[in-house]
Amino acid sequence: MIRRDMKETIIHAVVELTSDGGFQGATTAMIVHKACISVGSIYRHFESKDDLILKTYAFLNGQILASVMAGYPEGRPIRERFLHVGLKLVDYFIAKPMEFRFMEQFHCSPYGAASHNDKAFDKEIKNILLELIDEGRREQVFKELPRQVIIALTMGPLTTICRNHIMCDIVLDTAIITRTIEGCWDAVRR
Amino acid sequence: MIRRDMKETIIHAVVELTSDGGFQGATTAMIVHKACISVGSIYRHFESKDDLILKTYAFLNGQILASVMAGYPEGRPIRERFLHVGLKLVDYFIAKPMEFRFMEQFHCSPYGAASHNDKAFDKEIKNILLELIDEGRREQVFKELPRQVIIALTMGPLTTICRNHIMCDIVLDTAIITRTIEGCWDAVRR
Amino acid sequence: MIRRDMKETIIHAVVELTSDGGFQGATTAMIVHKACISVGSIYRHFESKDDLILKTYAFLNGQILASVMAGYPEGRPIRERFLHVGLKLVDYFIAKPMEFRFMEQFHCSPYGAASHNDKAFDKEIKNILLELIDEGRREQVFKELPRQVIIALTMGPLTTICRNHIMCDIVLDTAIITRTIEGCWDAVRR
Amino acid sequence: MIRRDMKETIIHAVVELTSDGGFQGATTAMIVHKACISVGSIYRHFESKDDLILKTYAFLNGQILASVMAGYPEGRPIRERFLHVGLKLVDYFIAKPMEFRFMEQFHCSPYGAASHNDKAFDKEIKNILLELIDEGRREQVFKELPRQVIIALTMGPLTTICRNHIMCDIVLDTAIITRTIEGCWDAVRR
DNA sequence: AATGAATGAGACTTCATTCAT
DNA sequence: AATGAATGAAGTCTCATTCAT
Repeated sequence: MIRRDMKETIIHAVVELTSDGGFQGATTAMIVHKACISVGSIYRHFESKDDLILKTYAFLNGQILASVMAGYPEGRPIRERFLHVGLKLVDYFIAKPMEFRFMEQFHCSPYGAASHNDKAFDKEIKNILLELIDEGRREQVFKELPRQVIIALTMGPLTTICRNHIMCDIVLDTAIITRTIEGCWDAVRR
Repeated sequence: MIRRDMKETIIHAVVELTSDGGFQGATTAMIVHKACISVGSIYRHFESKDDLILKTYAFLNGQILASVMAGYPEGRPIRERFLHVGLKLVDYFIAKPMEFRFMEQFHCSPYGAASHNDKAFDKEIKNILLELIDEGRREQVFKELPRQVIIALTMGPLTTICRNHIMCDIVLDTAIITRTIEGCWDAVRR
Repeated sequence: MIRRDMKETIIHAVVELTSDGGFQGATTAMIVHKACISVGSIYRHFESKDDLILKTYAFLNGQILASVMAGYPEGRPIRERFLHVGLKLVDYFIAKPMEFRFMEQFHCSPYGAASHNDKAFDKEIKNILLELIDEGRREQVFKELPRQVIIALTMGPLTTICRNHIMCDIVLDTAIITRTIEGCWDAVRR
Repeated sequence: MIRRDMKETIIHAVVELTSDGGFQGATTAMIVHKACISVGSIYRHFESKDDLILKTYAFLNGQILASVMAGYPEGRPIRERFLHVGLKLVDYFIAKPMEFRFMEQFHCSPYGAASHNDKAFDKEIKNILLELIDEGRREQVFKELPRQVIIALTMGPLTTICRNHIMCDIVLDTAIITRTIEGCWDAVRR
């Protein structure tokens, strides 16, 4: 069987299964079954299961970056760019709940801890945020807080409401999302 | 040999090992070794490994609740109570990083998803927050946002800075913590 | 707690549980629970679980012997004595289905095979049969067949109908039992 | 390495080991050792150990049926067909003592009790016997006894002499076997 | 004598990975 | 390149037995 995008098919299977049952719940047997390939084929694309999970993370990270960068209002006021990033992030996760679950599990897991200091991971998306924050602090738009704290005050609530939405604790709509991001803005602005 | 606190010894071993290696990393063999007990003893106190993880979660939850309730400024202004809860939570997690890691992994894992709708879980600590929020909204101290959003805006950043601290991305001190909680306050207050 | 007949209580528990779940199904935990004693107490009366099963077998064997010997028509014609033994055996097993199940499982199991050449086992009951048979052959009442064959032709059908009765394949009454034993008689008589 | 007959190799190992040490004695470790396969291979062919035992039983049942049906004197007098079935059964068991031990243990065990009412089990071989018996009773060759009793009077002694032979209590030869079956015939004929 | 918490060998089973086809 | 039968280390759990109380 010829498959152009076997790699992505496998990654998608991993995301779905991990979303459901965690990393343990996504066994190779289940992955190959869902991806309609043979056991051996996985090892032609990925070195090991760990590699598979790491590459899945990297793939989703790329998707998120692309999503955030699409239509990025370069040159517009900092508040607008700030809102854009938050909105795109929330949009992506709401549209792709299984991807969200995968990312959260990855971050909390030993995988996330291990790759935390790996500068290759998340580099681009973090850089965008850091540049925004540095600019905001330089121009005295933001409070004088460590950069990580500003990220926490802005990104923390957003991932939380995404989680709540996916867990069906709340139903998000554009209005609520916007007001939440504005709340985040209030948290960090002077 | 009789051990009064075998149950807690086991739980502590689980927390340590999970913190390090995730739920997969906490194998019965390692738990037994770390707790200096025999395999069979686990099953005298816990029905299964799942039960062990669930009970560990419940135990830590109790600890956190106790920590938050100690010195709770009942009757004082809402802002003060609000700051108290946030501060205690952060204090607990910074003092107990492995417990923090366990809780995060639990929440993100299928365990967390499964027990999410179990009303017995987290009940008390959630109720404290919900009462605070309802009071805040009633008295028009808070913005008119869904309760879950207010929780997100306040608790989201706090767990995020704890994670950053534990991951050594930032070094928290009382000043930073206080200012972060105040940032949270700014996010939700009118 | 003082118990006169703890030994018999234990044996009865073993019979019940083995009848249900085989030797594996009768765990020490279940036995002590059913017998309302503590784990340790078993080892005051029996050396090991094997010993317990062996002693249970010996105990039941004694019961059966007593049952067969009660009212044994010593001095009466061979046919009458023959019928007596068969009848008593069937009566005993029908009255005590769990004991029957235990005995069958014992005989088929490695326990039975191991104790098969142990002359202490079954000695008395076998001797009665052998004497009957030798007398029957001497007096040319029986066919000229090996003693074991005669036992097979007489005892085989009886245990089979007991099994059928206990398995609810058939409902035995005195008439059927008697006619079956007479069938056995026809099988061996000249 | 590909093994066509791995399933049968496993079954044979189970039969041998069970014959020796009962169902408990046939541990997975011993089975794989005897069958010269790896642990995992068992679970490619059988769902569980229970399934393995059940399938082993079914397999032997099929063998016995084939053995009994080979050269079945269809159309010949009932006595001849009757003798054929008995003889083939005894032949099979004497030739395959371990299979005999397995079957006996199975029948006596909770497995046997559980599958007793499963109509799929033993169906064919039982049907042959039942047809023979019904014909015999219809033509007034047999006594007026319940079918189960007739089966007991004929099959009971045969399994008993097989057991005796395998236990070395007796040495069967064709003459003795034939005379025993004739004894069975005497037991049931008018 | 009686108790039952503790033990640990060993049972069953899973699953990531390999490799002959 | 693709397949999937085979592998076996390692995981979870059971249960007969011990021994301090």
